[in-house]
This record gives sequence, structure tokens and C-alpha cells, in this order.
Amino acid sequence: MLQIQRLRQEPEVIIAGLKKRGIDATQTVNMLIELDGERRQIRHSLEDKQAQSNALAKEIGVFFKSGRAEEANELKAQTAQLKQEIKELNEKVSLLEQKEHDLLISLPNVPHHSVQDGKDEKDNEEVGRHGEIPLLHKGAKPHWELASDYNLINFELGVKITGAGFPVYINYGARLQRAMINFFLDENRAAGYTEYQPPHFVNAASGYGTGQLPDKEGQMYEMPVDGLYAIPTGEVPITNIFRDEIVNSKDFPIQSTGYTPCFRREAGSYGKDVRGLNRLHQFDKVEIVNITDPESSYALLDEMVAHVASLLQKLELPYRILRLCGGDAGFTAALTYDFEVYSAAQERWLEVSSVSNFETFQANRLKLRYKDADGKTQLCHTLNGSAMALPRVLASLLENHQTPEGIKIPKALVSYTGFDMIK
RNA sequence: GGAGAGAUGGCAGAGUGGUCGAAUGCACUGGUCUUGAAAACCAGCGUACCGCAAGGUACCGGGGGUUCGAAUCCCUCUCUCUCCGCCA
Repeated sequence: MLQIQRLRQEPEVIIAGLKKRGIDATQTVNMLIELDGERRQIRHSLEDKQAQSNALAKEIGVFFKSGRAEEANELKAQTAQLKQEIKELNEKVSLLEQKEHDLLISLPNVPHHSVQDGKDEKDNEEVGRHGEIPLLHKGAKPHWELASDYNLINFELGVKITGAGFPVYINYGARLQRAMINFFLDENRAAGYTEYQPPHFVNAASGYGTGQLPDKEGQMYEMPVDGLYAIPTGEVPITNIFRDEIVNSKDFPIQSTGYTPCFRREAGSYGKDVRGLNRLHQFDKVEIVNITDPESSYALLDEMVAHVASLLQKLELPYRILRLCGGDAGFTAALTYDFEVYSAAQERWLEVSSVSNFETFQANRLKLRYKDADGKTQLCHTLNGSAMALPRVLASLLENHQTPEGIKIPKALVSYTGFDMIK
């Protein structure tokens, strides 16, 4: 959520920024500023009346104590009118606050200045590329065929147990998956991250804190009996660890990582996008979350990008880095870099990581703050990224490393898998 | 699932109708003392909004009510803990 103070101070910057997302926010911003002014004015007179009422109550108390009941009763008569006025003003203020909040929450984050204008993924900028696209042998197969040939993943079994998009990993497939989770967690830990095992269900307050609620509840599996949601990403529980906290700036950057399964309804997906491991309802992901101050958040974003890049290099996978354009960036992000690995047999790029700086957008909802050098309480900057999402890494690993003899395991993983070849 | 207890500042914990935004202790920050540290002592120390400031307003789990006045009384919701049952 954007800060209303910022809207007041630099509305034109916000309007110009949101234009990059293809949104004309002029009307909303103007309405917000107007609502805010009105609210503050009414609030002022409300507080004025409250001050009067408090003063009267105090006087009455003094009179009663000193036994001057008559004088006290005289003052009492004066309070009725005030009380009524306070009640009315209070209702007005609440109404305005509600309207203001609803409107404010509808605005997405303002893109960073480096973000380009653009409509969708076709307008994203490639800012980096690494690794050779492998020339596969004749008869090379997409991962879903490999998964079946080597009995690594059984999609039909998942359909039987649960439904489409809930695969069952078997034997080498299951072990490879487990190895990758450990590999990613260890790499993140070595880079300074503290490891967490958070809950996989969250309450509504947490969903709101990271921005999934109120708009994106359609994306999450819901358990209405208990008021809980299955997490769509580890970002939700891990970031919410710090909700309503005033953290110590000495601890910056606060680096957290955790492995969680992720659950997404993915309503409306179809076709080749959902083939095999490309898009699932349940998948595994290791997430990294960072909290820091506004001064260092973009340097930290660069570090996160470098870290994720190093993971893909160790897995010997060709990848490219995209800076998302305004129209393709997520609602809460100011700047997002996507990592895509090349999936050689499908001959397409698959998104495996998304690294974002949310600036104060999440922190404002989370009430996540720190004290600056002057002792003033300020909103933190939050950042997060996948390091990494497993299924597509697995898909590209199977496709890129397949040989006529079997599938080779990258060196960095062998100590985790305990095998160097799937035959 | 059944029965009971409770929810107060970073934490612990007082406070049952009026000068309580809230005692006290711990933690934290600054200072004195010390070669340095510890201890001791002194001072400061919640959050948000409005205001140049003085200051004002709100907040004692959430919502509502009684009252001139509510952390304190009433209603309601949520959550936590203890005991019993079940159980990895």
C-alpha cells in the first residue's frame, strides 16, 4: 500500500509512475487527496470537541470529590450536546477513513525509475544472459517424457490422489527434488540467510500483510471453516514473521530463507503452459526474504540477483535475466528481475525465479518499521526472491542434461543426491 | 471435543470508575565512577495522527454499550494458556 503522505507530497510522480503500468491514476489520486484533506479537517474538529469534553469531565470529577454536587450537575448538562457532536464527527471520520483506505489499497506500487513502459511480457528487457544453449542429441525428449521413461514423476497418479497439477515424485525424481531443496537452503545459508520452517497455512492478516488479500484470494486455496489460506509462496509466512515489528537497524539486512510447498489455484491456465512441470497447483520452492533500509535496498536487490545467478551457474543451466516492464510487474513490486532458464527440449524459456524490491509497499501494510539514525520510526524496505522454484529447474535440468546414456546430475548436486546419473 | 483461567508498553507484571498513557522490575540508550569491563548510581526510554511550537487526540486483544468520566462495569467476537479426552 502506498503511503498517503507520499500521495500528498508528490502526486504527479505517482501518476507518472503508474502510467508505466498502463494505469491512469489521475482521478484516483485526486480523489484520495481530497478525501484525505476532508478527513483531516473533520478529524481536527473532532479532536477539538474531545478535548473540550475531556476538560469538562475532569472538572466534574473535581467538583464531585470536593462535595460540590450542584456545580458538577450544572456542568453535566453541558456535556450532552458535545457527546452528540463527537458521535457524529466520529462516524464521519470512520466513513472517510474507510473510503480512503479502500481507494489507497487499490493502487499498485509505483515502478522504480529504471522500469520501462510496457504492456506485457513481450516488453520486458533482457539485462543479462549466461550459459550455452545445449545442442541435444537426436531423439531428445521434453521433461514429461523423460519423467515417465525414467519413472521420476507420475502425473496420472497425482490426478488419482488429488487432481491435475499435483504430481507424485518417485525414486530418483523424489530424491533429486529433496537434494535440490537442501542444496538451495545450504547455499542461502552460506550467503548469510537464516533458515526458517514456517507454517504452510496463514490467516487473513498475513495474507493482507504481503498483499495477497484482499484482491487475489482467487489465487489461494482457502479453508473457510478455519479462516486459513494455503500459502501461494513462502514469502507470505516468512515476511509475516516481521509483521507489526519495529526491528533494529543494526540487524540490517535481515535475511531469511525457508523451504515451503506452494499452493496455487491457477484458475484459467491452459495448454502448453501447464504441460508437465511447467505449471502446477502444488510445487516446492525455497524463498529468500530481505529486510533493510531505503538507502541500501537496491544494492541488496543486486546482491540477490547475483546470488540467484550463482545458483543457476552451479546447476549448469543456461539462463537469462529480465527486468520486468511496468505492465508485467506484480502489484506490490517496484522493481522485479525474472530469471528464466532455457528448457532445451521444449525450446522455450521457463521462469524459475522472480526477485523483487517492494520498497515500503509491503512494509506499510505489515507495519514493519525501524528507527533511523535520528531515532525516527520509518518503514523498512522488503525484498524477496525465489532461490529457487523447483519444478521448472527440475524440468530444465532433465531436458538440458539428458544424454543417450541417461540424465547427468550437475557436479554441485552430486553430494546431495548421492548419484551422478539417472539411468 | 468437554471444563476452567486469561489477554495491559520490547519482555515480565501491578492496576477493579476520576491527576492512569499507565507503578515496579528486566532489557535498551546516554552519563558518572573505572586502566578497561562488570557492579553501583543518575537520567532517558510505547505507537500513531494533527501542530512551527506549546500542546492536543486516539490506543491497555477486536467490536459495541453503560457513565459527565472506562485499562477498570456490561454485552459480543477472536485468540492464548491450564486440566481432561483423542493423537503423530
